[in-house]
Amino acid sequence: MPKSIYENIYRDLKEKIENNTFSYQELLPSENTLIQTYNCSRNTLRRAVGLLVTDGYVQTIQGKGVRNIYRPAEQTAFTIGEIESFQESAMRNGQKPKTRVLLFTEFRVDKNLALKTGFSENAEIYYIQRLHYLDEQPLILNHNYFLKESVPGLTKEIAENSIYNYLENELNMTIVNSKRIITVEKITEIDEKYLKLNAKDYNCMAVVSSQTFNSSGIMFEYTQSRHRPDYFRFYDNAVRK
Amino acid sequence: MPKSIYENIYRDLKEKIENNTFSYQELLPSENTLIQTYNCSRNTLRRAVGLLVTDGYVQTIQGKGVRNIYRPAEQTAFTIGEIESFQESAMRNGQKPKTRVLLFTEFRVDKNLALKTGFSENAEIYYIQRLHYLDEQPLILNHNYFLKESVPGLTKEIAENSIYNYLENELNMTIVNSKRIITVEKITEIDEKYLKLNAKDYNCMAVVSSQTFNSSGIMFEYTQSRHRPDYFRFYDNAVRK
DNA sequence: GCCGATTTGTCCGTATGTATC
DNA sequence: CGATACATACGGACAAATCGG
Repeated sequence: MPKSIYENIYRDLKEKIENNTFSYQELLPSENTLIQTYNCSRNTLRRAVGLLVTDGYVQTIQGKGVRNIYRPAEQTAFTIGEIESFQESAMRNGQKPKTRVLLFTEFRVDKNLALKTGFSENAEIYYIQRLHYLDEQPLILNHNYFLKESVPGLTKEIAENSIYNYLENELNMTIVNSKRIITVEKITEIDEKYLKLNAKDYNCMAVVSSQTFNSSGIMFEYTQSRHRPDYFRFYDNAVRK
Repeated sequence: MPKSIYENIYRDLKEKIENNTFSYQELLPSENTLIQTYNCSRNTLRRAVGLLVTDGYVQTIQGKGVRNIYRPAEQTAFTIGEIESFQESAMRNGQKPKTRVLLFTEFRVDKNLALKTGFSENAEIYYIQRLHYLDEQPLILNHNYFLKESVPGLTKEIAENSIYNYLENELNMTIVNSKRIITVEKITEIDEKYLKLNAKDYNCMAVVSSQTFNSSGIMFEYTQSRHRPDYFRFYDNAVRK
């Protein structure tokens, strides 16, 4: 399944870096060398390398080369800087995921919710509360709001498995990007109850609020993910322009 | 000061989007049109648009066009997905920043610290504790570790102003990228004291741990930023590949 | 300190593929 | 089906930074 050339090269280099083919701080082969090994154009190779830069795997230095700055330790990453469903990230880390639907309902967006979520007033939505377990432990309490128009036929059964799987494979929707805000908020009684938290222990938690867009440019989902504070980790790499 | 063509186009389009020249969900002029207005090549224009995509400003849709998905509200953003010093971000938001140095010392990295920070053992470092105020309110307690070899001549006076200013303008260092991890941790007595927090109110806080690299590929800084939970916001945009 | 070789950065033009309408 | 729009890929030219002689 060759996707695109630059993506194949990107994956190959990424794997080589993770496999320690190049040691930390070592320079990768030069562009010209890599162009020959992959038998591609300069632009294509540079594109692949550019992806590695944004991943924080390598650093390019003009006049010198491309330096490997990858360090494992991110191996236990749970929430990383990509759009990834709970199922996907759990699988990737070889953990047993489980999802419990606490509430499945639908209604219209009122003024307050419109302000909070970014949906337009009166839009019809599904509202779902779900509890996500990893290895039998409840870690995340999700409040999902899905635009009914974009996600027709959503059921409780689907919500118990993977909604994203339904969106991508059944509805043929393409998820493109997701704007997120991370904040720290006080825990509520609901959090305390379902995530088995004790306010004496932790009285606040990590909250990730996100707006997700599909390839039609429609914001079809607003989600508030409430994370157990002791299991929350968010990885990021910032590149200065 | 024209930097590069693609960057100028990027800034211009970004400003136009922020100025509401294009309304939400509207398609921007097509690539070909923009190529003519900016009188540049296709590659160059696409590069500028690509930056807007990673910023979450626009979305490209094959066969259709480039859609504006920018919404203000991020205007009060404090911590955003870029490398930006405390001073810079404060200025950008028109707030009065102040920095108080609580501790300025130097020592060698021991085994534990090496594990935590990623510095090599026995490396000589500066360790600085700083309290950052915004409009007279203490918001962030920073624990900075700087590699002495890369940051010679650091003083308490510099730390009271802007260390980054010193690095870039005096030492001519170029900061390239920064790997960050966001977690939620319990507050300590020190946090409580300096950030004027009350454990009955909030007993945990947002912690951003970061490793920062310069253009020589050297990790010259490790910083743990401890944020008042009620003022912490981290913005991010994730693009699916 | 200069020069030349190497390496990455920017930019251009063109051709072809693919999705939308 | 054709026109339009973005996506991928190639090749070439010159600039800028690094490094060794």
